[in-house]
Amino acid sequence: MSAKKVRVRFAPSPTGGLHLGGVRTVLFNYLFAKKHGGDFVLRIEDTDQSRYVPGAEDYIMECLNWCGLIPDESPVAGGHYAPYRQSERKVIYREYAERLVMQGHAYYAFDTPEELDRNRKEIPNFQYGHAYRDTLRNSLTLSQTQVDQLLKDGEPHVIRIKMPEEETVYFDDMIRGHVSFNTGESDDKVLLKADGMPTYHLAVVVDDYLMDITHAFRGEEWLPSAPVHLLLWEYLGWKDAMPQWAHLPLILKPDGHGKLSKRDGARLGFPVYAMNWFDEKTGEMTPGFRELGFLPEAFLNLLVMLGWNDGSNDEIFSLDEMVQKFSIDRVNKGGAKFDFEKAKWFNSEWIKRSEAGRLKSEVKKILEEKGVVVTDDALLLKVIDLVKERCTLLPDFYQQSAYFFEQPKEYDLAAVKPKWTDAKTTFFEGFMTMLGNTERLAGEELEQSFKALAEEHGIKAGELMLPFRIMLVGGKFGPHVFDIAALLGKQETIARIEKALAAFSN
RNA sequence: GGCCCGUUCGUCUAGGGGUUAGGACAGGAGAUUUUCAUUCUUCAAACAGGGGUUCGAUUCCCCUACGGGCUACCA
Repeated sequence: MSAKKVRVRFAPSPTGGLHLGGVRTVLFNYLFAKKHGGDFVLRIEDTDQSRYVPGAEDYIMECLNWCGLIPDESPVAGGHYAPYRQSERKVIYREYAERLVMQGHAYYAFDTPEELDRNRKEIPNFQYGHAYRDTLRNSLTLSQTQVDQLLKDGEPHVIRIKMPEEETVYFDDMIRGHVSFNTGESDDKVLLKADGMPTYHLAVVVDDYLMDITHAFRGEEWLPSAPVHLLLWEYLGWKDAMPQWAHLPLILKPDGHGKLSKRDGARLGFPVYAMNWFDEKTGEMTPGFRELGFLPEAFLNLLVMLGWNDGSNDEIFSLDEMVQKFSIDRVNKGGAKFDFEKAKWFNSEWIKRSEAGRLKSEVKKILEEKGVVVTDDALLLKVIDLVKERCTLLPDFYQQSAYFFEQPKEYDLAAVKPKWTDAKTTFFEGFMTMLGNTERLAGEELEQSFKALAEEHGIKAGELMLPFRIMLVGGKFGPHVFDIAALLGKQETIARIEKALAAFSN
């Protein structure tokens, strides 16, 4: 039992938006760290210069901020193990790569990408490994003087790990248990690229060691490269410091086969990114959960249920509750297909459970974006409470509440006109008079007097309710019509009846 | 192809040697709401197949099938 504090890390690559699987990995990292009183470290993997997208880091930080998954250490927050951006740690990796060469666990390779491509095309099952490494241009086949000369001349080269031909390596995964591999199956992975940047394999081991990472969570797609990492930990002499690993199940496409990808969102009509992502290189916009109207609470909730449960029938958890109840033993092994319908259900549940005050600024923003001006915040809170149970996504608040702040622009005339009569006009005139004499409007009492008046006029109340609703909101939607009138107030209700009457009777 | 991982209702899953195999989403029917939504009641819906082990297997073991991942100077 180590006395070392728990440190877990997540390292996204700034090559484009943050998708569902990415955020879920962050979430599990975060939950584990907080559960065990440790630190959640965020590192940036920007070693792929060809795919690096400027601005992606800010995007990642904003996503985490929106979700409330704030790292204890990051390029922004800093920490004792800085820098947290791999491109800024470039010099560190070379040293370790060369140490491996010296020890005979790695070697310089001078083959060009073109040569390797040709080999892959011409030789079936070509792998840069024990079977072919002796026939290629590397420090294993070249003499020491030749190698020194090439290095001195600045000949482009990479450093590759020398995988043992026949050796079994294994480890115990926190989710999957005992996993073992034969080292000869893997090729000699590049550790240090020609541009001097490390590959993931080298960087992840060096950084995890240097940053005292104790537990590492990543997607299942990394399982096959675990033997390379295992060997690196061993060769570098850090075996005892190796973190415990957990390989998370994948999030799958809802319909066909395979991992959920960015394309699936466009194809099936739902977001796969946390927030809108605009790629400057391609000019392409990928929609996000935030902009579609998801609450971060719901987003996190739906993510955590994709691969984890607390063993009870409960499905709604706040971030705090997740931290409390999270247990790595209850993470599933199998991949989960993403279901957008269920995702929306989580959001509607969270909207329903949220206090009006929590929703206020989001709703206000939605209304204002559509040109609805809200001056009365107290009214807005009451409106939110009245309509929130009818909203699934935040933008639904527009249709459900805009009419409280401005008169309907259009009426659903098709629903009233065919059945409209002069008697109904007379009734509403009488109703306006009645309202004028009323002190304050209250939903319940208003309904009583409305019905009583209808009876006096010899009209069934049912025939008047829909027209009344359309007068107030313009269409067939919204909560109880008398609750709407009560919130609108006497003056406004009368004004709307009057205006609508003109539209109905000509 | 090779290697690795996985497999309970359509989907997310609970369970675990003896259960009417439970819940949720979606779907069907009904009630309430003289809009729509909510809510409530209710129905339908699953242990991939074959061998073992066992008194007994959905649960443990093996094989097969299927699904997925990896097999880059990408992560």
